[in-house]
Amino acid sequence: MADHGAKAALYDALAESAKALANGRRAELVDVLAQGERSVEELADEIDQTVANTSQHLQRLLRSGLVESRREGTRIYYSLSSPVVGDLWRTMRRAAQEHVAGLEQLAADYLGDRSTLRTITRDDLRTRLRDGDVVVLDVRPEAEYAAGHIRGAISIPIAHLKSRLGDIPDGADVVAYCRGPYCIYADEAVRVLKKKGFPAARLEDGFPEWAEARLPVTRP
Amino acid sequence: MADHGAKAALYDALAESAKALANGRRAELVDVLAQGERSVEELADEIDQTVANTSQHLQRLLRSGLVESRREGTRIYYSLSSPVVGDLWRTMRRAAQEHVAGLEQLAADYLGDRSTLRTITRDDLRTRLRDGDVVVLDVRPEAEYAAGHIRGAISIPIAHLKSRLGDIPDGADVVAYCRGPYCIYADEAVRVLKKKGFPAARLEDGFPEWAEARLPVTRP
DNA sequence: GTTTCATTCAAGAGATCCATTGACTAGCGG
DNA sequence: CCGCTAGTCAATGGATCTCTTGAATGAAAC
Repeated sequence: MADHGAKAALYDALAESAKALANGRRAELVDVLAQGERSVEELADEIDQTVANTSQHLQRLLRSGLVESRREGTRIYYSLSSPVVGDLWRTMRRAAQEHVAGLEQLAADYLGDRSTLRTITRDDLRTRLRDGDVVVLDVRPEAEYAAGHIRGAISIPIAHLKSRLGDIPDGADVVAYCRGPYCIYADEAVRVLKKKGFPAARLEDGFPEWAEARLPVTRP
Repeated sequence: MADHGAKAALYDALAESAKALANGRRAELVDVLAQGERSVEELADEIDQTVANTSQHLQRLLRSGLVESRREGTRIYYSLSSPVVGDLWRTMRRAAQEHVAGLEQLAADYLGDRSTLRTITRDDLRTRLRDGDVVVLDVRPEAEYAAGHIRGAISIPIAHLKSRLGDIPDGADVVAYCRGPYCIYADEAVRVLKKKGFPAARLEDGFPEWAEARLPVTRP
């Protein structure tokens, strides 16, 4: 990144967007921000880091231009600068999925055994939504549901699922979804629902992927 | 990347594909490899680095899984592991274009003034190709043309353009293309052709983007 | 076997990155 | 004004990255 020719400088700048994502904590941040804007403290909580450290990472993302911030009273809210950033994150994830060695094992270590959970694809869900024979359950935090969700989905954040099972029509066929393929909320929801006798399945990935595929959504 | 929880480890691994591209020199390497496989020495030459340094960067890309290598006699050829890697690079570039501050200036510094060059879009070129009223000129090195090119294009590497102007039908409407939006070859070609009286234009980007858009190509 | 060529390996200096800590600031409520 | 809360800044030490140099490998040519 020194005085080494115009071409080198140009490619250094192009690599900036990769540098911004070249850290696990920042990747987590972008993954959460893909669901909607968040304050620093909330983000720190999500990624299990101190507020100071989270703030530094956010500054870095800010400098790269991938995220924006706005102040509201005493709080500062961060959000992705544009949908392209979400695309970038998902493409990166796909590349890692296909090529990074050991990723499957790490995913299994974090997510546990998914083999006993029924998984359905976006296309499946779309046709079943059209036929109307399914209850779609958004188990993300309320704010994320509010910022946008699959059209027709109902919101029961995973934390309240057990106490709000009554909200789900008896014996309904439930499809749960959350933030994306590496989010555990939907898995947990399916486990809970199965135990309670619902024929539940999880959507293969989350809301951002549904939206990217231009499938029907509801936005504020 | 230590012993900090399964979730952190997973996201660290996801960030690996970004780390692989988080360097200007490696970005250049991937940009060239998107045109087809190359030996270490050729690559070193393209990115203006020592062979040793280039080799180290290639090892890093190899470890990340984004590229593969094969030995042929005394030479080792590197190539992208899959089309996803090309997608990743182009998405990254798009994100940088939209969000990295100062990129436009750096591009101008390297590419010079493009405002006097006529540029046409992929869609334009496709319709004009169908109508058959245009000569498409691939000015990349011969090997890259051989590895795949726009259907119907003729090959005159930029280095030989001046001495092979006779290969172009007199007064033909020429569209030149090369590796991508940050490649200077097509710009140079258009400047040369204009000086010689051809009504020349450059394609807005290069062969990989044409192929990604599933437009007609010829492959070996 | 020796030479030659393409590539990799090993070691080191300088820069950058990252988590931690503690101090600092900006807005708000009193 | 004081104190409180949400974030940021600055400094630190240890890890990682990047380029350089020179030596080591591996396959072919002589």
